Parts: sequence; C-alpha cells; structure tokens
Amino acid sequence: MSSEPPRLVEAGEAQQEDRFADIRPVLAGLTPRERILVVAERMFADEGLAAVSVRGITAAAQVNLASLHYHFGSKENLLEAIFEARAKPIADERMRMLALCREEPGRPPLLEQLLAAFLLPALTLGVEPRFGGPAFARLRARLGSETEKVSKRILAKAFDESSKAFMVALGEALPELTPAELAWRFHFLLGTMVYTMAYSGRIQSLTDACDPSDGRAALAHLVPFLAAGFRAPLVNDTAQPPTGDILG
Amino acid sequence: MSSEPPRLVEAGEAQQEDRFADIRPVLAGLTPRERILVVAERMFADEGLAAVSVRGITAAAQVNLASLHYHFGSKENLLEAIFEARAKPIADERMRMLALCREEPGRPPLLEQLLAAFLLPALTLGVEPRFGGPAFARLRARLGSETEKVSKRILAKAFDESSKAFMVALGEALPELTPAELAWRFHFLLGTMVYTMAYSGRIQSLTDACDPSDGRAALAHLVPFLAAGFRAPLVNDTAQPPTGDILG
DNA sequence: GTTTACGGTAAACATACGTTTGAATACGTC
DNA sequence: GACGTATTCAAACGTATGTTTACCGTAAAC
Repeated sequence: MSSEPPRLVEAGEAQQEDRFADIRPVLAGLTPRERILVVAERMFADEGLAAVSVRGITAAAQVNLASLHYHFGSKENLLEAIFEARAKPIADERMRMLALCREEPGRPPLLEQLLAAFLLPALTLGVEPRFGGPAFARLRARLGSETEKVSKRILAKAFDESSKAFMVALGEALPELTPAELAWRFHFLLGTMVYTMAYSGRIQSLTDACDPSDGRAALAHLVPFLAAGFRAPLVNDTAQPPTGDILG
Repeated sequence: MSSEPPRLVEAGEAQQEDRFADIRPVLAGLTPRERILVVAERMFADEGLAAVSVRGITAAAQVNLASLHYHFGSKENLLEAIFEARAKPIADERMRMLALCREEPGRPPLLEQLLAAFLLPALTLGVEPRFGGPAFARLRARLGSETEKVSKRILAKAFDESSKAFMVALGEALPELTPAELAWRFHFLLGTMVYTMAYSGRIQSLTDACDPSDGRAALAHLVPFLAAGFRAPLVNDTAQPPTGDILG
C-alpha cells in the first residue's frame, strides 16, 4: 500500500525508535551474516514474509543491501536458512523427550507426558531473548499461512518426522481411539499450539486474564486441556447439539 | 520474488487453467463490482493479502484495472469490504444461536450447545460454493497473521462483541472455572477453530484420515473434544508431567 | 437536445521491489 | 610486500507494484 504521504524525513532522521534496541548490543558483536539472520527472523515474524523487504532487513541489520544475496542467494533462501536453524533443534528435542517418555516404567507412556514432550520444545525453546525472543514461534505460525508452496515444503521437512512419531505414540496411549479420531485430535492439538505460538494478541482484545506469550504458563494450561480432549468419548457416543436443524 | 524467467507467453496464452472455472458461470452474471469482491476474496484467501496484486485481481475478475479503485478506493479498503460483508452475518448468527441456547429449558445452557453455537457459523456459513466456497474461512484465518495493524482492528470490530458474549455464557456454564482458566480455554478454542478454518493442509502431510475442510465433520469432532477440554480439572489439581526438570 | 451522473477504459505516474554488477576493501598466507 | 580469496560497497537494472489521470460511452433527467 503506497497511499501514505511521501516520507519527508530524509536528513536528520532522529525519531525512528529502533525496533531492535533491546538486542542492539548483542547485534553489534555479530558478523553481518548473523545479524541478517537475527533481524530477518524477527521482521518476518512480526510482519510476514511478503511484507518485509530485503532493503528493510539490510537497513535494520546495518549491512549492505548486496550482502544478503551474497550470503543467502535470495530472500526465500534466507527464510529457509532461518527456519532450518531453529526448527532442527526443536524437532530433535521432541524426539529426545519422546524417547525419554518411552523409557519410563509405566508403558505405554502417560498421555500428559507425551503432550508435554511435544509442546515444550516449541513453546519454550526459541524463547531465549538474546536470540530474538519468541520470534521463531511467531514465524512458524506465520509460515502456516504463507505462500503455501514454499512453506508447506519447509514445514513438512522440519516437522513431519517428529509429528508422525508422536501420532504413533499417542495412538498407543489411547488405543480406544480410531485412527481418524486420533488424526482429528492431533490436528486440534496443532491448532492450539500454533495459535498460542502465533498470537499473544487476539485474546488480549477480549480479556487480560491470560498471556499466551508466556510459554511455560501456556504449557501448564494446555496439557490438561488437551489431555481431557484426547480422552473424550468417541464422537458417535456423544449427544448431538440441538443445532442439527441448521446443519441439515 | 522476481527471479523467475520472463514470461514468454504474450500472444496465444491458452494454457492458463482458469482458477475460477468452477464459478465462471456465476461470475458472468455479476456486476464488475461483485466480481471483484468474489475473486479477491478467494485470491486473498489462497495467497495472502500481500501476495495478491491489484492487477491479478482485476485480470481474474475480468474488469479494468482502474475499476477496483473506482469501487473500493484502495486495495486495503477492498479487504475491509470483503471482510465486513462476510463477518457480520457470522457474528449475527452467533448471537442468534446464543439467544436460542439461552431459551432452552435447562439453564445454564449446555456446554456443547454453546460450543456448537459459536463454531457452527464460522465453520459452515461461508461454505456456499457459489459464493467462493470456504474462501472466507481461510481469509479470516490468514488475517490473524497479516500486517497486524489492519487485521487486528478488523477482527476486533467484527468479532469482539460475540466472542465476549460467549465467554460470559461459557463462564456461566462452567462456574467452577476461574476467569483466567476460562480465558485460556477460550483461547485454545479459538486456536482449534482458526487452524481448522485455515488449513486443510498440514494434517494431510501427516495422514489422510481426516479432512478439516469439511466444516460439518470438523464441528462433529471439535465439539466433544473442546467440551472435554473445558471440563478438565483445574490446572493446580493436575499432576505435572515429568518434564518439570527441563522447565527449570 | 442538452445536461448530468455514472461506469468503464487505456495510458501513464511514481515508487518499491528483488537481484546483479564491478570495483573497492579486508585478511590470512607465502 | 604481494598474492588470492572472501567480503563489503555504491550504483544500477529490470520489472512489478498501487494509484491517478483524462477520456469515452451510455442513459436517465431536465
């Protein structure tokens, strides 16, 4: 949208409140390549892939315009580099915790354990403020509605393996669920997770009683909620709501 | 990204498989203004606000480039026009169904009734294929991660009132929940809803056992799942997962 | 018959975009 | 000090963007 009046600030732009003020000291000690990664992650997370320009990134990272392409080849490759650097540790941590769950005496592992093992890495691992804070969480959530062809591939590559492993484990923990029902509920699990990772916003418009940006608090509330949902009786056994007339 | 090779197809472009083939007949009977609305809704939903150009919209809608600005003033206004036209009926339908729930003999209304009343309009109302299919659902979900300042305002304006009313009703149906716990669980409810509305994709990468694009099926699985989650015991009463050591 | 208002059209405008170029600089190695 | 590689830089390229302009057709109103 270029409907804004032309920027009148050309010389003496002193009022531009640096978005990266909180990590400027850290940024200064980084190589240009690393600075691009950190700054771009946050900008992509805040505004979306398409809304951020290469010029905006390089300006904020205080590097030359061309060095982005020198180091990463293209804007899209930069996104992939960011994502893989962050996603791999999350997926690895998930698998590690899944193995841990399986070693526990009680087999199959408790539902709550599995849910926490799946959610904890995503909700807390990327939250180290010196690495850009919860930016990666928002970025991952945003990727779910990005240009599709790129993001689908990136997401699948990063998370399919661990997600499938957890679906198997959840199926073992809940043998009474049909595969279809399990898939639905895993889908809902992903929804709550991604929404929590993404937002910390919409719910604030309704109430200030909870703060989804606090990963640990979110986990503490999510696990019992989801566990109860996963243990819910099968749909066929459930009384249909009195709204069926509208459905039919 | 302009790295693609230049389009060599200038004359005789016959191979461009019309994305709107399914609704072309309907489109033909519409005024240019309406054609823009329908086409833009689907394009925004499929590719995101930023990824769709005014030229792309007007070409697909088979109207002149300038008529978009003639009728809507700007690309952003067009988004708002689309959204308001769709969101108002959804919010109204929600309120109507909430009132219906309240008239039932059993007071306070059943949890399942409330959930269905809240979810049904969003999951099924915009699904009439002749109006662009489930495009609006995806658009709403996408708006959750769009340029923020625009989308936050639009979403709040459209849905805050009905969402707040439902939070009150849910609190009455679940008097043992604290306000904070209620807010968290409503947040999770929104997550499952938006994710279901948005995706019909990521879960397919993991399994083909469920199809979230089927609004009625989604509702049938969502309501029992969420009802159980809302009825879960309060977090303090729940055994903490054995991963507390990692939490610190 | 002229006016008025409205919708449609082609062309242009100004700017922003991702990317490339070729020269300049830094830097470790011999 | 000189060489070769790796990086940074200012400038430009080509194209795509949202928006505006000025003109044309139609049809009801006066």
